[in-house]
Amino acid sequence: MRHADANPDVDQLTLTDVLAALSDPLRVGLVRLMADGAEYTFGEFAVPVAKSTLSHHLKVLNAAGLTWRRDEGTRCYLRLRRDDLDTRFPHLLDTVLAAADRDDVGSHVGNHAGHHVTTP
Amino acid sequence: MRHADANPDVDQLTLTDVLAALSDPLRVGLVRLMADGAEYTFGEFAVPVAKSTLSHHLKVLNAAGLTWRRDEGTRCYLRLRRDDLDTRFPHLLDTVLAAADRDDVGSHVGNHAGHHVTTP
DNA sequence: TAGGTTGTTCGATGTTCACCGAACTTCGAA
DNA sequence: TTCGAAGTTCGGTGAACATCGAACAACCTA
Repeated sequence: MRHADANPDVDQLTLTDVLAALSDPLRVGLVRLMADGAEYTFGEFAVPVAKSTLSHHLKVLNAAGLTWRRDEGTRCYLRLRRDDLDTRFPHLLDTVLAAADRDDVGSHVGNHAGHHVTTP
Repeated sequence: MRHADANPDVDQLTLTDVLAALSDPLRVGLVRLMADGAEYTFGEFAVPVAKSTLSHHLKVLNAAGLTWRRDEGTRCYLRLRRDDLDTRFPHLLDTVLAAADRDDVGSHVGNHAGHHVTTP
């Protein structure tokens, strides 16, 4: 629930905010993981930073409109806002993801096993 | 001449550096101006910042590989590295420019009249 | 050669950012 | 109801950034 300014409207998104959010390798790694369309929770991201830092990065991604978050009980589910991004900035996400894949940007972000990987 | 680290190699460019360079509205405005493929010098950019600040922003763009610079006498000519960018990060520049045009990002950057506007 | 033009560099300032550990809130489960 | 798990928030730190004015170097031109 926390975080009243979560999930900004599509028309509030700005290009420079999106690009700034994607200018950090760790955040690109997070986005690449979420690119499968599945929902992820905090603990499913295997990142080499403290959990407060991860919380910060996920907040940046959400504020820029890159993720959709849904809180359920004590945990929140995150998912890429691919359709909204595509509407607002056509092809941008695909193009960045393709380049990130080619260069393996943010490969230090992994997926913790034992959690759901299926697209709901 | 100054600036030994100018015009980095294509294979040295990183995605996150390019995105970081494009995460500033003023720099996006500069890139949009140069999108016509012409060469620009310092004084042709009508920007609302001090010339030292403009120098800084143009250095950031060059360091990220977005521009090609050629020094001639007392002035330097800048041009978009469109082909190199397209090779390294296919469609990225076009996609960002299209989004920037739609949103009119960096419109506070103008073109000083009286200078060359023709593609050489 | 004396000036003006062009662009860089140098502090200096205030802001933002990435990062951490620790304290805190919420909630589900035992 | 007590405990642990999931995230958030807070204070703090060092680095990076945007910005300015002023001083500087390089060059062309009158």
